[in-house]
Amino acid sequence: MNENEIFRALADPTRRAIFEKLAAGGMNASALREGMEISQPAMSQHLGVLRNARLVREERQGRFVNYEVDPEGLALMARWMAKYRNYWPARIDALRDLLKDMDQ
Amino acid sequence: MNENEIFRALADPTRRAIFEKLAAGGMNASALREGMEISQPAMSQHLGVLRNARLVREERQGRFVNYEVDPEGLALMARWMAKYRNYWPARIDALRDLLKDMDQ
DNA sequence: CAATCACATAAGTGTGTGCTTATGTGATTG
DNA sequence: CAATCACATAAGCACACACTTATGTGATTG
Repeated sequence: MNENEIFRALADPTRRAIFEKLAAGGMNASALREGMEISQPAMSQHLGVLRNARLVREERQGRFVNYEVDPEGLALMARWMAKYRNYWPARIDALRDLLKDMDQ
Repeated sequence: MNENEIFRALADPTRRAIFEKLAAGGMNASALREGMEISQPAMSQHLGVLRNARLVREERQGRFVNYEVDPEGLALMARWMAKYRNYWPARIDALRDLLKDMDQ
């Protein structure tokens, strides 16, 4: 039901870059900013959006907050995509049967 | 490279509804409007956005324009998702090996 | 326990987005 | 060939969104 929040979250290129960075390994918000030219509040706000979309989850560690990819968001997205598997190109056609399990 | 246009296109719930309707079978813009409470220009603009994202393609048929799902958009999306397959939940874990083919 | 650090939140601002009404365009029809 | 139909485009408007600066909050540190 929060497909909306997922797609809205990923519609921003900065947020996709953050997600991509976290996919390479969990880290805290300060580490995420390195080499990104983004203010601290902006990063915090982006992480909040990604978190609400369940694409990312946080874990307090002292005065740091460690962020990592939350598989739940990707799973919801995969479920959305699975509805249209009839239109997936032949090249990944073999996925069809396996994805049937995702429908329940 | 037009991941951006794809996610931006799908970030709007009306556009996702249009896409979903087209996934059930191609039809023209007027038929799409039926039961949707959306103006003709709005529909035309939405279809333009979906088309630029390669989620939908058109085909002139007389004075009608028939729209249908373009697999190319879904394929690009699947390719984006495949980059993060490490985080896909265990339930669809079996997809991993197959998705390796999508990396090339 | 005051200072500092890591991060969140508040409030304001410029730009993007989705809608509207009006008009344009290409094809069919009588 | 004028009228109509199916759709696209133009222009304007209200609102959402991503950013900014300023301040708040909770944990560590000397």
